[in-house]
Amino acid sequence: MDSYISDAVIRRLPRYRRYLKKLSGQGVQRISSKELGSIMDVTASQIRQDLNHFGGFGQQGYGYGVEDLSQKLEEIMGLDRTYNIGVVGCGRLGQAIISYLANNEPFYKLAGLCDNRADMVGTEINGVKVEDKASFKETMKKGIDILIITAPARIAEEVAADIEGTEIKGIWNFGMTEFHIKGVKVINVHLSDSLHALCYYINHPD
Amino acid sequence: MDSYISDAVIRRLPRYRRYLKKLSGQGVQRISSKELGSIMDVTASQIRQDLNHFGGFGQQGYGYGVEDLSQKLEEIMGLDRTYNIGVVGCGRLGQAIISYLANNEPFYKLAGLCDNRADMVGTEINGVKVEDKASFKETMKKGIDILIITAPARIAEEVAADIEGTEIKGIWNFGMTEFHIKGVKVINVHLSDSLHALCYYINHPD
DNA sequence: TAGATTGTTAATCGATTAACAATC
DNA sequence: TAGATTGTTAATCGATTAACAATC
Repeated sequence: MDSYISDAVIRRLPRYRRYLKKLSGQGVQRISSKELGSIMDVTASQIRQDLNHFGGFGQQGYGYGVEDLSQKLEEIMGLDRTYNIGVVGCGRLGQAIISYLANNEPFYKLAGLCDNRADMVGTEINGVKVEDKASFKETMKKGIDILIITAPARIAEEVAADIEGTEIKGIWNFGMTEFHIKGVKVINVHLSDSLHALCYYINHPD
Repeated sequence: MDSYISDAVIRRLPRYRRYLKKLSGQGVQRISSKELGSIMDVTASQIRQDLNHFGGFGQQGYGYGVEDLSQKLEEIMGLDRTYNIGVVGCGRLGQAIISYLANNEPFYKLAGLCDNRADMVGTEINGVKVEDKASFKETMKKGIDILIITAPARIAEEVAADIEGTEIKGIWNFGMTEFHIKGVKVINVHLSDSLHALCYYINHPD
């Protein structure tokens, strides 16, 4: 609907959907922006403003259909399609993410695994063989949509160098290096950043 | 220095420190806000503005001392002290975080582990025994500063119910439930939210 | 119909950027 | 000293909130 939508709005969509799914699971069928706002601790105005970037999903005098809105948000984010996912780095974090996806995200398909450690190469995780860098670079050309990176900087950078020209459209990056690759959206997670922000708040209470 | 500092500023501090540490490791001794801004892809103005909330760390005509500024940021965030850390949920994600901390963060001390699964209770991780809920609630009273939560909602909520009255000052929360506990700062990570935002961007390129 | 609540415009607020005097 | 770059104030920009007419 709108042509430009700010990152702040996009980042709130998953949270809206998360709450709506929970409400739906609790059997709630309709909700007003006011109610949802008080549950989520945001203003009703912001919810309506955010949603109306994408269309009018509510009904005056009624509110929003919980299940319907949840589904609309999934369509908007593209959670109603399938993604081929490759994972670079199959240590504990990589495996934690793989098992999280397997248990919680119906929209993905594990399409390739990479880890350069000798004792990892050749093993299977969730039915997919772990490949070394060289071999994985070939797999990467065969229709992977999203690359999840948890490997150490050196390996991550080497793999990233071969991304251009593949069909990879997004990187979910847990590593230290921040990538910039043309035509590829990168989301940097940097777990420790949020821990450090927490430390700040602990030392500066108010 | 300033009394109120916005969350946006706080969230940028770890990233500044991360880049400064890297530069310091590369042997860079001084840097101007202009140079740092171009490396980090932010404006020089923002860097100076952000830092001056906490004090004047630079020198006109010279710039900032890389090592010095890095250390100042660590002091501001409180990374120069020690935190007793408890981990609720010792599955793959919990273990990934524990080993990340052990290898990267000198400022923490593992002070308690909780997991309610029979095959986990009693085992040791990094020299600390895993306790069940009931036992961990006692440990929680003995000076834990930060609680890291990766456990399923039910267990997380039960443990969280007993936080008030302990010395816990912060929660680094990877679970689905968003906690609000008086006097405790909670940082909700919600990994999947950032993956879902990535999905959005993949489906709406520009 | 009357009441409720949306979609949307207008007002406010806060954060970012620009500018420049201070000063190393 | 002259040049560079900070610290800080002022201007701009964008995001959030408030208000209200539209409408279910």
